[in-house]
Amino acid sequence: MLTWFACHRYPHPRRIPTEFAKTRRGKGNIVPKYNPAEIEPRWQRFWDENKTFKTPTEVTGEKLYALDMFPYPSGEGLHVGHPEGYTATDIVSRHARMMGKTVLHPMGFDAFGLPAEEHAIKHNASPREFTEKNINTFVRQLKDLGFSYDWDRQISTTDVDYFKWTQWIFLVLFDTWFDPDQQKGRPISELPIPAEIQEAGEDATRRYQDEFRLAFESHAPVNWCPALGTVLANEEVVDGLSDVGGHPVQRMPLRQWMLRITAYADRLESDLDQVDWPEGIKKLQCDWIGRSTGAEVDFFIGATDQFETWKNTQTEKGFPRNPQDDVLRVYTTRPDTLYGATYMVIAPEHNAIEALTTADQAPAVKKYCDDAAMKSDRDRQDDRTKKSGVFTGSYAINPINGQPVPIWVADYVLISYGTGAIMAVPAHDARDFEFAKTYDLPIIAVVQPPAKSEIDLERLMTGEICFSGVGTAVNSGPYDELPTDAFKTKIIEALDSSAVGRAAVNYKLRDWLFSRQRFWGEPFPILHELDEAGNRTGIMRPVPLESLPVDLPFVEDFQPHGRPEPPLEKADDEWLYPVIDGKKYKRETNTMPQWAGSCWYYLRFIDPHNAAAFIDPELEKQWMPVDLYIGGAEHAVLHLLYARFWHKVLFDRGHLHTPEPFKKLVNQGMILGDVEFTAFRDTNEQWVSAELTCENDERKTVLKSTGEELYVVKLDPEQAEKEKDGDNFVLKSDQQIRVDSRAYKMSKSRGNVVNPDVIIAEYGADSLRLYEMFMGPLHQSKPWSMAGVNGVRNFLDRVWRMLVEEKAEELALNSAVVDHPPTDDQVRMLHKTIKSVSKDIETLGFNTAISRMMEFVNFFTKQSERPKAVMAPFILLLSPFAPHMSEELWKLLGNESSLAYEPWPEFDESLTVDALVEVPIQIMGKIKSKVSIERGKSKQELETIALQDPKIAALLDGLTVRKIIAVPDKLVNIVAN
RNA sequence: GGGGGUGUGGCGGAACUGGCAGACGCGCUAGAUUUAGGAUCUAGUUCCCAAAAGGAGUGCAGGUUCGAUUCCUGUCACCCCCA
Repeated sequence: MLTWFACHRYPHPRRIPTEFAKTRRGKGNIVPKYNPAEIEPRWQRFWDENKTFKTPTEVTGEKLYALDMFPYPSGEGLHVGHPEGYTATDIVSRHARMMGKTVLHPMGFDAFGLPAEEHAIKHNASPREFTEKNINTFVRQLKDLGFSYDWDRQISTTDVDYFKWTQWIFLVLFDTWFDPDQQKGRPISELPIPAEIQEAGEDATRRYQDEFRLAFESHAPVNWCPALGTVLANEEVVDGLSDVGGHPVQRMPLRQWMLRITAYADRLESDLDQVDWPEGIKKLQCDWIGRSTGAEVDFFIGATDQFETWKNTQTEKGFPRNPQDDVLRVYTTRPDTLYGATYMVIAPEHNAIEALTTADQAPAVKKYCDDAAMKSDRDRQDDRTKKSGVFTGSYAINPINGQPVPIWVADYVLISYGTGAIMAVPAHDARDFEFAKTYDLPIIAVVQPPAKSEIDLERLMTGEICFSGVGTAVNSGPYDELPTDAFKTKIIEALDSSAVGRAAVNYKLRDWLFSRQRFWGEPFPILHELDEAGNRTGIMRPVPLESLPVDLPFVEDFQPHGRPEPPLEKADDEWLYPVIDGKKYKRETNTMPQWAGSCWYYLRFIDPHNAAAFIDPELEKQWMPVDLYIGGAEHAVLHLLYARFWHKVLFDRGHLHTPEPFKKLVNQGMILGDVEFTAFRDTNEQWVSAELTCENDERKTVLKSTGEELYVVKLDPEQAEKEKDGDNFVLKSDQQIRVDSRAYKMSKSRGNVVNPDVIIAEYGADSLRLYEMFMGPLHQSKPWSMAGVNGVRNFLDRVWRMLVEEKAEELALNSAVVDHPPTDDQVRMLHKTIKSVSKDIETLGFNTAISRMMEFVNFFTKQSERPKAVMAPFILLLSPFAPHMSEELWKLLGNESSLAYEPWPEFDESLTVDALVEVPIQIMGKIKSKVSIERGKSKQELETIALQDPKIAALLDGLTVRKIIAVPDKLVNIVAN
């Protein structure tokens, strides 16, 4: 992108005297100004040394567990987005302590992950050292913000003492099977073993058990990139090439660890009722789980003349648990469209493919499947790519009407969803329709849209269009005229009784691919038994608890070696091949994904130093669940779903007492960069109005009409103004030229990242905290504004001057601060402020809480007498928001100790109301007059007062009063004509 | 394409269950004070009309209501997530 940067004018940084103590003791008129650079580190040291925020060992009274989503300690350090949520939980925590609650407010680090490993590869350095350095930076930055964390509980997922228990939980998953009858995870030893397996011996029994474990091995296709020497996530592959570097990516099956999260799909969905989360997040999780109901149906693929025999046998024997070789089993959510199934499609990975492919089709099918192997699931499902496929040469028989239908292979069907095969109903499914049109396959409409629908019935019936909604059945034999829902029920009954199908539930949720071919992750605590020749016997042995943790071994280097084997294969033999009881084993060399550590960290915070267990059950009962969990919406699905899954398994196995981990969840909004004004110029340096521009495929700004590339000019805000009649911004110098105005996501490349360290240095941590809370509602995304930071700093300066004598040479109370009792007005102001601020903290409405305190200060700076009895409670109200300044002023008011546990001020409702109210009087809904009257007048009194008002009386002259609406203390509306 | 969210002054945003639209902050204007202002204080600041009087006004178009930023229907724009 071609960019011209115009000069930007931001408010100048404040001059802050760096040596406060000296300057104020000096001669002359130097005054004790508010100086956060001196105050803040001093109080941070005080809290640290006195362990002010140490979590009490016993919960007395009500508890509060306020948790932040712990950060990944990147090399970039803290971003201004981090302190937004952290300040919110800190305010809630500080407020709760003052309310007498016992508070747990911890912080830690999610420190495994790719960047540290990439750094290690690049510099041939230790990922651990790099990670620890970053953590130290984060801790320093977090302490600079004055958060009231209990730092004695700091944990990192990379701590050996921490991941010991991550490994232990993995072994719990490994030791658990899901009992569908009880809908519950149970010990593998309680899994019923069928008699024939038992008879086959111990090994057979173990293999049988292995099939049911929640943690199990599987050969799953992964995205392997030889050039990068790594396996990539689906998100990292675009059009068959790696997102980074553009190298080819292959799909290949590798032995992987999987977690059977699908077993918990129903509970993960239904238990969302129990939690206080934003509806949007709940829906996102529901959609991700993607529960659908429908039917599984067997299509016969044997010889046509055997169809009747097969059907009869099937009816006799019942629907087989697993599909037999002579059928193709499909899953459909619309069994009511069975009569419209005109062909079938199997995924290129389907295991029946060889049996179904005829000799003359074999080359085409083979080529097609090989090509498909190069594509990601994501690309295969992309609506923009044209559907492709190839005929196998075989036919299946539709069990409902005995019609033969051709079987095709197409990559728009995924092996991982349903049974990996579908019955295609082109008249009623958009993808099937597109495919049928491409390959000229028959289209039969079997659902008639409702009468009021806009669908052209004739075109639907002739196969020109597709309709995927519900309606009434046509062309469906005995089921004609049934509405879709009733048809579904009936046909499932029919399929069931003839045992060619059955009702089935399916999920979009896949089992969780839990292993990575990476170094910087938790090793699996699993040993693979080897035979004499050094080959795996298939028997696995969990590393016993007393041998945990399995620490990461030393490896020589982290360079990729071009083979899809994990880096841990490079460990020395002593680590790799342990011998136990004379048997040789090989350690599992995959590592766990980054999600693992974040799945349970909230539990460890409760008992972070426990060496004997992952958590003390008594403490768990005291503290769980997390009362308030704040973090970014980017974790709406994966982290929150994975953590809930682990929690439920631990709950089922009796280690926890709550079925859900996070009672209340709040997503903070994104903080965007400062608003930018952008204008465009063509190559002749002529301005181009914004509505004539667009972005092309390469994300360059071009002229819409010709595609000519344009210069993008960042404007000084002074150069733009709002259009006279309209909603657009235009150039001041040329009103015809529209310019863009918007805030962008902060990014290095855009250069609009705000560093919290810089804000703290120039304005102070209290200002940063206050500004982030004052910007707007917590959950909303909002643009940063340097001027806004300056604004809240002005407020803190005013608070300071309200209490501090600036004319003095020493730090001293303002002479206006007196011991007199407050006036009625002053008391009312205080009680109103206490009420609003208290309520706003409870509803997390921090922006309005701050504006209330601003009103308080505006009021009292005008008062020549500011009674201590009013000032002291105000400082307490301010303290959760601006703790450093509050402590300083609290001390100045003559208090010896920290205010962190001072009782939160209480208000008296009767003292919050004014004696007089101003009541507007409307005629026909328009305000015509206002009267100031005593509170609590009745409707009748209000009516009389309104009609006697001289302005109103004049306006009503000549009109007939039809009706009067009087709302006590609110308004009077007169309907007249 | 599907889902979610948001539209209120020059800007960020207030407005409880329908009841004075624009709290609070920024910015801007004028004045005071100051060696100075990027400090402080005072006053003003939704728009239209020179001002008063008055009128319009919460993306747009309708509806319900004595009364709608708030409830209903339709519609447009932008943002986020998924595909």
